[in-house]
Amino acid sequence: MSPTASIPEALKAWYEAQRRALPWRDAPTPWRVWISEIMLQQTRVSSVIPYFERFIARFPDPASLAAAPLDDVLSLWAGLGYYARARNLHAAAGQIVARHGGVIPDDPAAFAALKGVGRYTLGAVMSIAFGRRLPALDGNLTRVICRLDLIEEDPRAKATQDRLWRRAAALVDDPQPGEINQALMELGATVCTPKSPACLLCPLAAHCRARAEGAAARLPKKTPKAARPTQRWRAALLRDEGGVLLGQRPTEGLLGGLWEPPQAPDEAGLAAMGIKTDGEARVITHAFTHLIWEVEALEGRAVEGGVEGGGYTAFKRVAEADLGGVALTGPALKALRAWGVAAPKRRGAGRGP
DNA sequence: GAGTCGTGGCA
DNA sequence: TTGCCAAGACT
Repeated sequence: MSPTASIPEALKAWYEAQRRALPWRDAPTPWRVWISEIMLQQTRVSSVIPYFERFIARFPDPASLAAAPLDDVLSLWAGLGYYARARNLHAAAGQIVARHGGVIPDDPAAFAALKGVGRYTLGAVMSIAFGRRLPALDGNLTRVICRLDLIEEDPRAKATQDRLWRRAAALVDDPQPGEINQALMELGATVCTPKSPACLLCPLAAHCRARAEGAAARLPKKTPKAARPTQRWRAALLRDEGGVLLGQRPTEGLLGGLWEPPQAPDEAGLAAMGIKTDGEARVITHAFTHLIWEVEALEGRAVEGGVEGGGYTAFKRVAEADLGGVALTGPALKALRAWGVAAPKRRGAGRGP
């Protein structure tokens, strides 16, 4: 490819030759494209692959997902994070069945109305699955365009956002919009990377203003992050012949719908649930994006009768051998390991339930 | 517009 | 070890 090839031609030639082989690029049906786009939000490709394979195998179409209990969906999503994505996907599958006969609509307005589908996902699925010329501005395109056009302003500012979306729309005005969008994302993920962009390998180098100015590595502009507050919790392990006691967190909010050993801000909070702890505390910490948990994990027992309250929507006993099939929170897994309870690691294409 | 919402990898 | 993320959506 000539160094002065047009941007769309350079992009498509590069993508054709350099694109990674990824599961959702095999037989790219609308369903597979959609699931992959949701899973890939704020999440690395390597993390997504095993989850994608398991999810597609269990839920091959919208109807099968819509028919499943949310708890089954969450157990397949556990470990991937941002669980509202799973809740929204489950709800959207129901909408597909109810409104569109179980078929994903080749219609931007109808697709945009589905739960969890924002402007990015709309453009990505419509362009890749249906060949519609809609932009899909994600973190990769933001970075690529800021460099290409030497945009120094904060990419999160509204005026800059408008400019970036306009540029993304212009780039995708092509007979193969899906290829253009994927090429731009792939370029951002593998060449035009945040810290050390490989400009020497870039098909757009001749068009890139930031490269000409030696400014690529410092764009796009970054803004300082807020400090993360620390929350302290006291968690109790209640084991008996029935297994480990778990509580289900409220459906909405942090780690919504997932299961964990009951915890409260302090011993008084546990007592209010009918739990008394004994022995020595093991402390585990867990850093979320916006806050940090410090959890004191102790052995516990029910004071009298059953455990209740604490904001949990349900309690259940789970045999230790069955913990792999439960939608456990990350901190819960750490606590269970700290207690020496056999908790399977969720890694790679790991065993499913 | 600013906050909320996860996780595992890596410099 | 600590910080900084990585294919956003929703309120």
